[in-house]
Amino acid sequence: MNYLEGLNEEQEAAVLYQGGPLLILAGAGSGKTRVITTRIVHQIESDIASPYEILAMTFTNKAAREMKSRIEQYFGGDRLDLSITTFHSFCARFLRREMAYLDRETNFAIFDSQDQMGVIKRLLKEKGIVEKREPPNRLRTIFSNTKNSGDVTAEPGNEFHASLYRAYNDNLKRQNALDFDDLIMLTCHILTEFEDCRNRYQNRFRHMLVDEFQDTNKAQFKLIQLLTVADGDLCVVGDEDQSIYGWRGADINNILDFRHSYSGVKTFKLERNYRSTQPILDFANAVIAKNLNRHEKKLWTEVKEGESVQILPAQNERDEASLIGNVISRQLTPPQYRECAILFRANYLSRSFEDAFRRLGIPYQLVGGLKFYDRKEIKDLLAYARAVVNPRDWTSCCRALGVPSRSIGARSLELLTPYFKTEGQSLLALKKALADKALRPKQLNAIKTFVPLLEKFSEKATSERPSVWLQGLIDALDYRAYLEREDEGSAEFRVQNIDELMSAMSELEQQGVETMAHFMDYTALVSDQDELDDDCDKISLMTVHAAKGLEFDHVFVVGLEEGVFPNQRAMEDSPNALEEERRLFYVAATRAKRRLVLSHAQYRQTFGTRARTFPSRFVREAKRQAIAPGPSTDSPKKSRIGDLGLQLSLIEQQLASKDVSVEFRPALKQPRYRPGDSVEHATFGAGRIVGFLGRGTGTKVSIHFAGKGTKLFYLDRVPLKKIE
DNA sequence: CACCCTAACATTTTT
DNA sequence: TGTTAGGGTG
Repeated sequence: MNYLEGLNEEQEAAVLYQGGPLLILAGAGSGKTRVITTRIVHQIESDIASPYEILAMTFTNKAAREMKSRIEQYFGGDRLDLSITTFHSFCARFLRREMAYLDRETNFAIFDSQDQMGVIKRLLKEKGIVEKREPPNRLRTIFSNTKNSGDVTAEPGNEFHASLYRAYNDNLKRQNALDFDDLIMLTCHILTEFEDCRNRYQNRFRHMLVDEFQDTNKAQFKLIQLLTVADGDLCVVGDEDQSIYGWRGADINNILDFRHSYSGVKTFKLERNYRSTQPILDFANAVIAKNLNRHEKKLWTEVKEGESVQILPAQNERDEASLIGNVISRQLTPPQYRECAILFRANYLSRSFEDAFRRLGIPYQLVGGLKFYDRKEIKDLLAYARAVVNPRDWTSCCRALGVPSRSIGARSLELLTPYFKTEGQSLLALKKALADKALRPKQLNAIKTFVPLLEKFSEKATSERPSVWLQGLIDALDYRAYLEREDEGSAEFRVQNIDELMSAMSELEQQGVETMAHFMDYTALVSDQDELDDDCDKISLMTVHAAKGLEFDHVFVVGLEEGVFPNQRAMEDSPNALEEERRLFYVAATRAKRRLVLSHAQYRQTFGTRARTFPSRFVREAKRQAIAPGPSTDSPKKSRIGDLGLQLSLIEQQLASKDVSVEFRPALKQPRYRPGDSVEHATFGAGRIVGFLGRGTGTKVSIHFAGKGTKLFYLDRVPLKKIE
């Protein structure tokens, strides 16, 4: 039983418990992964379960991979027949086997959000609906929520939306495509309707574990229930304080009410933290204690000593970035960069840091943002792959048709689409259109060469390894030359990306991915974290969402301003949003192992206009807790340098104090107005101040007038009156 | 149909 | 400020 060594009392109890459903409330950094993997090891070692009977669900491939390899390592490195996988991968694999139950083909395509948007936009156009009235993105969210509800028959409440929803689903079905939410929903559907199928899976997976349970939505919880027999072995692990995916349908009540969903649920709390110092935990505990919707929990550690949480005010976003950049480059030497992260609420906040780090020569990696498989060149090539794997994927066929450009534009596609609707398959449609001479000669000629190309690669797709297939395609299209022609500047980078795609393919081939069809699932279901390269020594820049589950010695949470973090839009959406924003901040804070710095800028440029900002309520709370009093205005010189405990050389002190003096330079000529103020303009009437542009005498003020748009005025000349 | 220019829009988070 | 969608022209 040496695998139990080093576990604390609660961890060990959770690992060994075998009396039915159990809920492990695992605080941040409490050794959650270790408990899950040890529990699995224990079940295998003591013959409670064979690997074949175990199913563990996670949200990212990275987490799944990590758990699996830890377990296999314990057993000497042999590969085990263990199902540790993400919800979406599990369902994709399930449907590839079982789709026949629904009388549908198993070679379906998986549509990502871009594909979904394309379908929705085309739908709106067909119906003559203006996008302004029904924003495609909003429809996508509505459709997604509907599918995540856990009820297969559910439709959007609004009848008009419901009709669009039906049309959307018909369209996907015609293309033999599923969106992300379909994967979960249809799996639930089959398991609900077909008892024999359900029994097969329930008999096989007698031991189930769910990681990050607080992030499950209703449909995912239903899936869990369908896979588990009533008194079966189900272990869910999570932390409601880290539930940050409510906007994506995750239902925090799944974890809060879990004890009522099954009878005889045993609960374990893991509160001992192995990651951070006590000062950081004190702060985090105080932050999250303000939330009401939670189980009481308090993290503690034996590492009582540590730096207190620091607050770093900056003049503007440029300052914020270069100050932090300076701190980092002074204090950290290269092998430590990987132990450092910049966390922000939204992706756009990364820009100033990228600029500053590039200027200072600090290596960094941006996690998330534009995903690898979302890049144009990758998508172009994969469009061919998708069109070939699924002969009914018209969307991808159209995309492939346009790359490299074959003089077939929107108008031609419009003429071709009816053919697809009657023929049902892309290639058949193109052939019929050829026979009918449905287009002008130039376009027909293009199609005449495209059809055999696609046919050839369709054949090769089943016989060749993915990397060989792709290389053949690149050669046949003379794709590199095409990239050169398109845009010389970006060609080199794009070719690099293609090489990267090739090597990703080879790597997966090593792991047993033999066909293009198989490879496609992988490309559709990668997450941001999967792309994090933790082998190289770079500072990580990422959103707080992307940082969940990770840890760093040094964490800088930046952009802590009202409206940014907590995010204004989120708070307008729902009354519970502030609690979620707070949880998000809690997640950010608990990523730090040794040092936590909170920064905010007093002016921030958004949409090209600079605006006065106000420190986030999270920062104000931190100050009130007197964890780290900020620099007082009357002693600017001492200020942040002392706070940050930096050991700076004289030159750097001067450099830094220059930054400091920036902060305390006399207030700008921008007296009584603030963004958000209601004002009365002599000619335009009532308006609201959006922000300020420039500084000094040339400062302009941007004012929004309802119905008349936003206008710019010189601040020192504008005839303005404040409305209280 | 392809190219270029302008205007409008955007910044929440993403499997 | 940066990107992108759509309109107009060649």
